[in-house]
Amino acid sequence: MKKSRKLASPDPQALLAWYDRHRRRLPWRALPGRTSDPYAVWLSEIMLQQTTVTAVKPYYENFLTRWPTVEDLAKAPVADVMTAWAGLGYYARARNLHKCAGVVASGHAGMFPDTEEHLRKLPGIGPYTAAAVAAIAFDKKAVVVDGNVERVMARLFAITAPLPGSKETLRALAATLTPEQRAGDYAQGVMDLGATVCTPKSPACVICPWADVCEGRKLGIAETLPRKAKKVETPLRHGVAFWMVRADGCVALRRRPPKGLLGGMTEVPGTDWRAEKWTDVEAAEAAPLRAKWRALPGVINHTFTHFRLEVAVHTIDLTAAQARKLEPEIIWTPLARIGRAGLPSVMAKVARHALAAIT
DNA sequence: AACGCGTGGAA
DNA sequence: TTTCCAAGCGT
Repeated sequence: MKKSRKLASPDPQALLAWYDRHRRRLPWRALPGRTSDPYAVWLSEIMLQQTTVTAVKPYYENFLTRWPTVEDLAKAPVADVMTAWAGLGYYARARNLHKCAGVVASGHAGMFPDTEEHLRKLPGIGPYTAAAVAAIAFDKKAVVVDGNVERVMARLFAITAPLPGSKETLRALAATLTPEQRAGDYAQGVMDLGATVCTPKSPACVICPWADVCEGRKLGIAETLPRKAKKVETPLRHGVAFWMVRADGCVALRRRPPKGLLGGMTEVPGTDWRAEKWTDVEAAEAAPLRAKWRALPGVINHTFTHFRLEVAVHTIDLTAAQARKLEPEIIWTPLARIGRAGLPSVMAKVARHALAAIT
C-alpha cells in the first residue's frame, strides 16, 4: 500500500530532542540546569564569527581566565587584548570587543542588555550575535541566522535561489521554525546540526532528525545547496619584510595603523604589498635603512580573504648607530620572546622563516 | 549593497 | 596544490 503524501513540515521539537541527545560539551555551554553568563556567551559568539570551534576553544579559555568579567576586560589595555587575540584573525573583532566591554562596563553597569534591539547597538554585535545572545543568554525568542541555519533551511525547503540574494527568504523560513520555548537551545541545536550533520559537503542525512521532511533530500539536491554566487579568484601580491636584529638580540617590530588589514597588530617592518615582485635594489631603496641587506633564500606564502601574499625576508645585524636611527615607534623585541609578541599569523611566518635561516 | 577583513583544516 | 569555507560585522 502506498503512503499518502503528507505535507509534513519540520518539527522544531524533533530538533530539540536531537540536540538533547547530541549536545556537545563546549566550554561556553552552560551545564544543564544552569544559566549562561551573558559575558561568556557574548565572548564566545564574537570569537565564533567566521571561525571554527576548534580554533576558538583555547582563545576562549584564555580570555575567560585572564578577564573573568566584562569589567576586567574593559580595564585591560587594548594592546593586551590585541596580543591575546593574535592568530585568531579578523582583528576588528578584538578592537570592537574591547570597545563593547567598555560600553557595557561603564554605560550599562556591567550588565549586558537582554534584547536584540539593545544588543544590536553595541560595537561588534550585528544581527546574528544580537539574536544569539538574546536567545542563549536570556532565553528570548530570537531568530538566529548564521551560515549553518542558512544551509539547513536551504536544504529543508529546497531553496535553489543563490546566496546572498536568498538571505531574506531563508531568514523568514528560519523564523517559522523558531519555537516559543527554548529558543536558545533550538538555535544552538540547528547550528550544531549544520556543523556536524548537515555539513557543506557529504551531509550525513541518514542520521538527520529532519531527514524525512527534507525537500532537498527528496529531490536529491541537498548537497548542492545552498547555491552561491561565483567567487572571483584571489590575486597574488608581493612584499619584502626587513628583519633587523640589534646587537643585544632584539628584533625591530612596529604597530600597524589602527584600521584596515591587520589593524592595530604588531608587524615586522616591510614594503608595500604590490602586484609586482620587488628586486633587491627596489627593496633596499624602500627599506627603513641604507644598509647591506642580505636576502634570505625562499619566501613565505600566506592567503588573506581577498589576496595571496608572497613575502621575501631581507635581514641585517644592526649597529648601535643604525638602531638609533630607526623610527622611535619601533618595538624592540627579544628574539627569545618573539613567540609571545602577539604577531598575526602572517608575521609569525615571517619570523619563523627569518629565525630558521639565521640560526 | 558590495566589499574588506584572517586563519587553519578538510577534501 | 587548490579550493572551499566557519556560530558576521562595519562601512
